[in-house]
Amino acid sequence: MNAWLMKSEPDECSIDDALGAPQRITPWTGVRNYQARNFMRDAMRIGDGVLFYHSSCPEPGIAGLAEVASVSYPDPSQFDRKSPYYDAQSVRAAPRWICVDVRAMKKTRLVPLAALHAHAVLKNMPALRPGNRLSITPVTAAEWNFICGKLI
DNA sequence: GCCAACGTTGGC
DNA sequence: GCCAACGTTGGC
Repeated sequence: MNAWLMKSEPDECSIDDALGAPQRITPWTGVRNYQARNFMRDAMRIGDGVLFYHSSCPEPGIAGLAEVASVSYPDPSQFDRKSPYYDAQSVRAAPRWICVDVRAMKKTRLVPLAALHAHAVLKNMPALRPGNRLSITPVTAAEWNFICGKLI
């Protein structure tokens, strides 16, 4: 099993929103970064663990656990003219952007960034690098086990 | 509101 | 193809 840290702005979709969705499934649409897209396309598998991270908010940090619930498929928002994620350059025959379904598992106590920074085991997490903007980053088994075992 | 980081765009 | 300018994310 691989594991991932996935950022979501709680104003847009919080862990509570994700847990309240039908089947607890949220289509992870709106990713418009090639590196993040390639993680979804090439490396994600159904059942992969997900650290549900709240970003751009008063208390950024890990707020819950989730899992990857589908293989990747074309992100419908790229074809929706009314969506902020609309991409006029993407054509249906060769969609540029994809998404996966994410199933929310549970809300956890909030693990703030400062708590993550406090542990040497986690110091290589890409999500902790200053200025990091990638909304999907890989989590190693050691990081996953430490966070789930000790911090949550 | 500032700043770090870095992806994207566009002139050449 | 290079690279400077610009835009965006996201913490503080």
